[in-house]
Amino acid sequence: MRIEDVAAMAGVSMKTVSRVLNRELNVREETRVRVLKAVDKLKYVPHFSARSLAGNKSFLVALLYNNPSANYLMGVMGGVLEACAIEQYNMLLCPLDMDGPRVVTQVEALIGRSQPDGLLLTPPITDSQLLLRRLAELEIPFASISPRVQARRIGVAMDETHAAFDIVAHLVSLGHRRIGHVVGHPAHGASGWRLTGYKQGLERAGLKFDPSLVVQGEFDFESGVAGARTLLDLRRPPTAIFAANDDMASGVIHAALERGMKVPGHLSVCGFDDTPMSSQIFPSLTTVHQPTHDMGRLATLELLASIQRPDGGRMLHVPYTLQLRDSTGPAPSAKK
Amino acid sequence: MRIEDVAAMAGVSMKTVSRVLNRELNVREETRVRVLKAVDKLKYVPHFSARSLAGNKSFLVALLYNNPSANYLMGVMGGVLEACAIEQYNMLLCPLDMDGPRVVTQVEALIGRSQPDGLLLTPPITDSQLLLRRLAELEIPFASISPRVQARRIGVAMDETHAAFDIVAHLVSLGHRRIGHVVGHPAHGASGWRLTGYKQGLERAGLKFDPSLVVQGEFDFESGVAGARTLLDLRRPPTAIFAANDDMASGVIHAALERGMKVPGHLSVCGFDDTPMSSQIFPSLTTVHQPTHDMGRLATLELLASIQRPDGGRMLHVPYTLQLRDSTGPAPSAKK
DNA sequence: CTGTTAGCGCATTCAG
DNA sequence: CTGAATGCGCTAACAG
Repeated sequence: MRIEDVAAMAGVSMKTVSRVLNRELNVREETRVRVLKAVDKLKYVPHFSARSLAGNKSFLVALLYNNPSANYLMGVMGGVLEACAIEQYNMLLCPLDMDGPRVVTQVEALIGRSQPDGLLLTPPITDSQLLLRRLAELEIPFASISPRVQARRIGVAMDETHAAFDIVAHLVSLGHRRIGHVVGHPAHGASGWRLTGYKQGLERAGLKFDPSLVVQGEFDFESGVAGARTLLDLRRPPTAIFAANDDMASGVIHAALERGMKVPGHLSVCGFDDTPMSSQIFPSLTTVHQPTHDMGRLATLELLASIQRPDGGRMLHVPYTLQLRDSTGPAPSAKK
Repeated sequence: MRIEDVAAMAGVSMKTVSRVLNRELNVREETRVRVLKAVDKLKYVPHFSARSLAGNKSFLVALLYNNPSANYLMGVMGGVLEACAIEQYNMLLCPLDMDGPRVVTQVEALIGRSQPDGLLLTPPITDSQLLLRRLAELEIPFASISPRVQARRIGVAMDETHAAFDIVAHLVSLGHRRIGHVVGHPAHGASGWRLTGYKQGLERAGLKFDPSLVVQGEFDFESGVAGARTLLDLRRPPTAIFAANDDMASGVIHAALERGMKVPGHLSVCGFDDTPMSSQIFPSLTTVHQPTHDMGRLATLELLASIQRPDGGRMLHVPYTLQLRDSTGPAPSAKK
């Protein structure tokens, strides 16, 4: 079943069929309908490779990632796939080993082999200066999800600082005055945003920022455990801990339960991301929901827009939602 | 940079370059080396679409899934990507809405649009009779991961029955005599295998199978909670519960902690799959590790083998590993 | 608004 | 063991 057959049945030329299929202008409505009818009757589907070859387009977008969070990635991927389906594109996956120069060579290999029309960058490689520079040289379109600096870039982001601010406000409203924070991995812009939101939340509540209540983490469970131990060993430990993501928050809970503390009785805990785990641990976790599916979808649509039109593609912002669950409660002192 | 340029530099014809690149026979070693050198110098990479069009192959495999577990899928995907990279294939993703006739139309649409050379089926659609029948009609190669019936199929599976047997043996060795089981979703072959292993484990220990200790679940957290409540409300509740996956096991733990029970003090719990969550909940979960990455990789290699050689492709078996962690301990009665 | 011609980059005949 | 010619199915440029 080729375009020629459709053309014959509709009594037009190949090119006219091509025009209709590619939504080009300059086709009379009447012939357009006729062509579409023939397409439908013959169950014609354009040949992917032939289209790519002749049009010098691959109809491929590649999703680049080195983020270990399966739930985050599957969320984003679902959105990317949804957008691709609409625009007749296909998605390629490109897991990257690590940061550093290797990132560039791996991406170059991908570009050489698969010739994607555009790239989607996820954190933290969305901030790899080496990569960004190379992509600019290569002049390959790309969109970024949650890039650290958003000016003059296309993609999508969320106001994570404000979300962290809200989380802290929630803790403050429960009477907490000593609130600890486990910072995320330094390579992620999110870590900075969430720390800033934490500080702003304290400031708004008239609380003084105490550096000893802030410990560095790495976004993984173990660093949450370690961070919590440090904080709970303080002479004046916090009554609440805001971990910069759910994995670390679950580590914090683990550490607290381990030493016989009650959550939220003795310690309130909150996280960030709203992974499925956050509702499955005990107690269920108060956290921030990030609309990963939408982010993937919108970033892809903006990427495709920028591919199709020279001036297309914007930096979009998506809303977050607080998920108040069982891991946060009134501060112990407030109970007295 | 085209094959023609390489041919010119190496002083041979296009066809000879093509032969070298596709590892065909009948090329003198000397000329082979000369061609390879030219390829290297020119940084030549074959054009994906042109190769597909001329060779009538898409070099695409599609991974079909309707399994909601992000960790499972990312594991499998990682393996598929690894195998694809070796064989110069690309992977497409095809999330399927649900079982029933829609599965078939969705897959037909995929085949029409992307013309994949082969398909990879994951549970539970790997057992969709409708789909299997249609694929046979279409004569499109496919490999299956953990299919219910493995005779005359290619792909990969694990001895889940034996793993479940081992888990029960572990509980028995801790002194448990009343062991409950939360069955998985009925659409999954895994549910049956794990239930069978449970029964065999009891039998081996000389314990009588008690239907009241077995409740139906759906592989999700909520059904684990519900199942545990049913079991713990029994007049003679179990001292251990084997849930057919980790999500349900975390639900079981949740239900137990909720009513003030200690895990494993009052109740031992184990799961299946070894998702990252299993080491992040409190207490950490005793479970079975499934090598999802290897399974994806091996299934893909077998699929590609069956595409390349008419008689290629086998049904492979991969080993499991027990992960003994903190959610299982001596039976309460055994302590007395 | 529509059709004709040429060629994308490669693999595949079939000769030598 | 190697090479020259042909065409995969489609779109682009140009002609009408």
